[in-house]
Amino acid sequence: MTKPRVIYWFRTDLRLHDSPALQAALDLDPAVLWPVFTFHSSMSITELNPKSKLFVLREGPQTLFKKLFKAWRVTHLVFEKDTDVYGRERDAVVVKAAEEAGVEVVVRSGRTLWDSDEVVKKNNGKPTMSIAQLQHAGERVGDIPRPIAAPKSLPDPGQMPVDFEQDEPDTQPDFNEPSREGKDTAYKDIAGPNGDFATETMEELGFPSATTSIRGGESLALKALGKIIEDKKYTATFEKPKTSPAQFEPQATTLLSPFLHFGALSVREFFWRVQDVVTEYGKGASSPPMSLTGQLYFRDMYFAAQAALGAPFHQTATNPYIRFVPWHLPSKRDITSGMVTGEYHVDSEEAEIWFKRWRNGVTGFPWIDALMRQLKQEGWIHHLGRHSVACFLTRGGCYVDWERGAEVFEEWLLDHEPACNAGNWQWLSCTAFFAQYYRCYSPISFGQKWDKEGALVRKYVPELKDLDKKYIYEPWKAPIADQKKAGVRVQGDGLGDREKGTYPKPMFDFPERRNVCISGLKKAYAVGLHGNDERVLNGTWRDLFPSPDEAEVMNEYDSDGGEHADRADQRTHDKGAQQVGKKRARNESVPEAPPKKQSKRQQTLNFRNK
DNA sequence: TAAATTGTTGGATCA
DNA sequence: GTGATCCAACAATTT
Repeated sequence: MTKPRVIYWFRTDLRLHDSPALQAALDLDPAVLWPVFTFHSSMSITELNPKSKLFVLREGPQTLFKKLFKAWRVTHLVFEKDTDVYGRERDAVVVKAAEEAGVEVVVRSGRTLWDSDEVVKKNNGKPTMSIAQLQHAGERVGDIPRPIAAPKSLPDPGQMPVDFEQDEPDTQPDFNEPSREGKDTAYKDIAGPNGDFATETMEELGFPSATTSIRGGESLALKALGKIIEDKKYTATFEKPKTSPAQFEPQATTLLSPFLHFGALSVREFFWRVQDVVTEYGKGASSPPMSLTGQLYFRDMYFAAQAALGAPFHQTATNPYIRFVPWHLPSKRDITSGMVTGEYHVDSEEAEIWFKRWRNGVTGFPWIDALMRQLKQEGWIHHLGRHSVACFLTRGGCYVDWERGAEVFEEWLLDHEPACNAGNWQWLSCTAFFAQYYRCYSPISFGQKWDKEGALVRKYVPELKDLDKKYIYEPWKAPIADQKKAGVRVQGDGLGDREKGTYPKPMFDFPERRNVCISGLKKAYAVGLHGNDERVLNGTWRDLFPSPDEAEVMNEYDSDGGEHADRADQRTHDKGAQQVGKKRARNESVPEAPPKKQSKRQQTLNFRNK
């Protein structure tokens, strides 16, 4: 009886601690084990076996594995379950190839507290739309597994011939093109330019160096977690709504979300390390959903909602659980499938300008601009900061479709999880999960509440750094004398080449916009359509919003199909820098990381340099 | 069953 | 500075 020859495929579990799938691979007692990654990363595997390391193969898994199975005489493929929409599609292709090659596939769940598919089953097949539902379903699934110890050793890898044709991935459309300084040369050879299965460098990918200060990898994750756990009071009494979105260096929250995203830190390990502190702390500890473990419940809730709904979870059209609101800049859709295409209609030039100014951090509202610039530079902002800017773009200011905002977050957030991103945008836009649309974040008061001095604004909006705190959230109110004293003039619309020493005027009157939005939401709630409604899909929803001259929510919209289709096409926004998102997520051959995500690569490289 | 309560994180005003 | 109250009011869950 020959021993198994196993490929261990790293995916969203870039760690050795608490990896049920890696444990399953080792339980096979393999003769050889290849730790492979079909993208880019690195790990401290060599510490366990000097002959081994993370082997990065530069080809899409859909085409690569069927060739590897044969060339390496593989008997088993082991990996961690991925319930993302793209992940499921990709894995189905790989599993089919394995079946055809007679390779046994072993899959283990480890990305969430509970297996999301099991949660859905216990929630009667429905998406978990509240924390209570998630908690009840989770209890019925069973106890959250305790973490598994990291392996003490690893088998040798086998021979790794790559003497087969490389299938060049399809790199068009290249959504990262606007961010590249050079050409993407990462795909020249399967084993890399030196044949050593090395991680791609930034230069190979054609990207400039990263701007974020965040670094990653498993050892840094465990170190950061250890430090948090040490502070028992912080850990046990943590209440998310009481942490400040204006605090930076250090941030008020744990900053562990990027590690969770890459799987460098196990969510179960996080949970139990915290839970043990909470149990020990006893009376006075906080509890879910506000507590630290409660934050992990939200993550599981969104993952299980996505597991139940699939692709429609990421859009309004066809989604029965999302309220229809006639937002500006709605997504274009494929007429037959109803799926969004990644482009959108520009129904309002004004809204398009607002969206651009929001994205670029030049709205003229310093609190919003500081957060958007921090997001772009660091790839991370505090959860309540995300609330502020998301509310502002959608139901509390611009009345722009939440799908536009979600695309920007997808591009810039280091900790971006498709499920959490879509779910939180639905929450903030009051289209699902949350409905109190009259609770609206003010771009002035909310910042003031947390940061009277305006330190976050001064850091990320340096034009205003010397402005008196009296005007720091409302610079347009500063008398000319005060502006002069601070070396800034409030003028312009923030677009194009901004004159040095200026900061833009606010792009609208916020109280006025707030009222427009709230009445728009009120109307949309009264109409009561959901994303799967036929009238939403065929455009006759317009008949239910009857007064075209009443408010902007009554503006004429174009959606695909119907008599407006031609005009809709004419007005469609050109596919440009903003059009990141759905398509990229579906195509692993397109490098996953735009510039802000470059740190993803650096963080893993840091592993060995610790 | 209908009514009351609760829901991770609002703002303005006033005591 | 902090807490209570109102604002105008949704939806799920509990009682």
